[in-house]
Amino acid sequence: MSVSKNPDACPVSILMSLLSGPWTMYILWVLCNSGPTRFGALKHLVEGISTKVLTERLRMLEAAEIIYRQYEPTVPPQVTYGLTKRGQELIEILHQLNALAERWYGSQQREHSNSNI
Amino acid sequence: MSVSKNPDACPVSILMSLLSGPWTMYILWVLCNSGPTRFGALKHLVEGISTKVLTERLRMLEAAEIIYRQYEPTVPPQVTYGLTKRGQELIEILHQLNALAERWYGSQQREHSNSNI
DNA sequence: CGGAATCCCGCAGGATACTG
DNA sequence: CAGTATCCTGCGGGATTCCG
Repeated sequence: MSVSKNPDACPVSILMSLLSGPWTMYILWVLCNSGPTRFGALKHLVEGISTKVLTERLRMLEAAEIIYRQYEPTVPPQVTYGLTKRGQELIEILHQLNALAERWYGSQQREHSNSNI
Repeated sequence: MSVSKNPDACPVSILMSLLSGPWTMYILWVLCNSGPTRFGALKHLVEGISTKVLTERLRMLEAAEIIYRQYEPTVPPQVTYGLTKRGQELIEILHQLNALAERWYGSQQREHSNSNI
């Protein structure tokens, strides 16, 4: 999923194309609120997502160094995902975007009212 | 194109879903750099976009009050698009995102080096 | 448990033609 | 000039099955 198809995409477009796809923001939001989380738990928290897409998004975010992947070769194996430093930086700006969005659309309180992204 | 398919999408997801689609950010970038621009000019500046998608994006951004549409019923008609106050606010945050992106990916200078979004 | 592989399908986006 | 209308296609995402 691309934000811009132009060859001369600016850096922010690269970033946006990372965040654009379905589920991506939600995954970050969950990782932000729940802290480091294992794959299975993530799949439950991000309700309705398929393993395929979850895996794709995690790989993508990992490649972008926005999240990290910690693999423990136990049996059964344990894989934990969490926000990196970059992830934290990104989240901060997303908070600003969220503040803007709430001013525009009004901040309807929802069930999970603990600071959304 | 949706960012999150969850019913309880947070405001920032609403915003992101607006910005997510192909071309959208690029259109905003052009409007930011070129100021108010007519449809035809926009279609040339955003090279490669189809009239269908350009129209869709403009309608979407207009509905979100991020851009305005000024119609002059002359013959031939003139329609000019530009950033609204909201559009300016949004651009400011996108600049921050861009700054982040440049730090991460390095700021390769490109042909149009006048302040990207 | 944490995926990879495979198949399938809807719909977003491209191309083209036409209009007030 | 600034769009609509129509048709067509690719591919992104869902569901399912299998593996170390």
